Amino acid sequence: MTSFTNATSMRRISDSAVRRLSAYLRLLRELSRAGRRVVSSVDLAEGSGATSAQVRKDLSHFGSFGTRGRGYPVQELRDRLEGILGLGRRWRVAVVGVGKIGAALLGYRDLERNGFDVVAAFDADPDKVGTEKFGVRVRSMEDLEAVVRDSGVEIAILAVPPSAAGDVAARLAEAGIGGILSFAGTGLELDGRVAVRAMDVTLELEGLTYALSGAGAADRGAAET
Amino acid sequence: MTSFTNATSMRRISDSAVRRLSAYLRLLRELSRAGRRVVSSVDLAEGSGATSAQVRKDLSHFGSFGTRGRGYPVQELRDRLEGILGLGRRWRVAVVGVGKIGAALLGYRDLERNGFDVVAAFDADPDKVGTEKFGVRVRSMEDLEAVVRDSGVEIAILAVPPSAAGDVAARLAEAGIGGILSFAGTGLELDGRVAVRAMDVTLELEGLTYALSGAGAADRGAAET
DNA sequence: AACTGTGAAAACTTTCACAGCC
DNA sequence: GGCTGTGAAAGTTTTCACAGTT
Repeated sequence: MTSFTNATSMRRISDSAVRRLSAYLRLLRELSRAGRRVVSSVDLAEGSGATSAQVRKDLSHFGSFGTRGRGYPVQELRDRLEGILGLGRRWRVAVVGVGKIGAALLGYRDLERNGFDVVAAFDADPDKVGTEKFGVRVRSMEDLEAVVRDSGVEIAILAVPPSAAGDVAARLAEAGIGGILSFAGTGLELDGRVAVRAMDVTLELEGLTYALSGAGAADRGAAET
Repeated sequence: MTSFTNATSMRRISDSAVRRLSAYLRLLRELSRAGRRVVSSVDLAEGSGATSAQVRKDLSHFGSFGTRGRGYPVQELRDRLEGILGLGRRWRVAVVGVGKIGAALLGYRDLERNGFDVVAAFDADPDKVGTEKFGVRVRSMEDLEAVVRDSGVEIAILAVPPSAAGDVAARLAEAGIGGILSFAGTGLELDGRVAVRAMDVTLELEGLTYALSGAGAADRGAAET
């Protein structure tokens, strides 16, 4: 049933573990800029909100990078994590839906800084089509498939209204997109060929209101890092 | 150490379970608008990306709302979930940091629609202070504590640069904020009196690049809903 | 027949604790 | 002495499967 892949312990790693790897990487880049040579699992844990055991376990899935008694070499670990996360190159991103959120992302310099090039933007509103936002021309939704294919867009940031999200996602999948980051607040039904992550401000705010009222409020008061 | 609270099975419920509750609620509101009276765990699961067993377990933590052989009453379950999530009333929110993301959120009608009133905005840039964005006056960071206290702000959306995040979060905590939704991409060290959730576009995009390269790409190709 | 509510099992994730190395 | 790498233990979440109810 399951076929074991080869050497370097290729176990399925959880979403939360991947998120932690990103957090370690962010910290490592900072340390690297600051000239730090070596870092311990305790330091990595503190700077990223994990525990030191978690850091060591997470890293051990991909090999053994550290030196006992000393710690992890900052530069090397950073490079390895970039490799693991697929950040050894730049990625071509399209923003689909140029409303409040889509527009904000077009102007968000952090994407570029982290290896993501926004190469196209789309909107259904004819008044927006043809205009330029932060140096990216807004195109018609009709051109979606063609542009995705021709420009080799690998990741789409989906910021259209919920009612349109399903259709647009299906079209992106059909056009061969690799991954979708959805702000649409709707579960997308796509086959497993497309990687999907969702972000939802309202959902997270509701997590806070839960914590602040009734059931949730009861537990809080102990919690630590 | 742990003190058992009372009756209605007050077990600690996980963040992901809370997120699912929000998703059920969203769907229930839609069904309610559409005039649907009853809904099964299978329907709820399909519309929210969970499994039917998950739906039943999640709901069973808070009591027993359904009728065997029939399903869950839409209106009633919606009201109960709103109660559980603390959405029986409106919440007072402040946006701290009016850059790309903060500004987008100020204009984001979905917050209001879902029970969150943005009652204040803050920025450190003197050029922005005093201006108005989407009907909200931008105030000086110096007024943070005073306004939070006087206007009874319960939740802060933190959208300042990472370098400032720690300080600002500490000030918000000191001013008695209840919860923080952070876009700052930095782990906030706060004691457990403040509920914290983080959102991070770059982190989620890196989750996608992981899935699309090397280690991650290996597994994908099977996955289903 | 349809569907909930729930114990028990399985799967997964986190934490512990320590041998091994520098 | 300080710190990694890792099995084993503990804890948590998900899934299964079915008795019970309409």
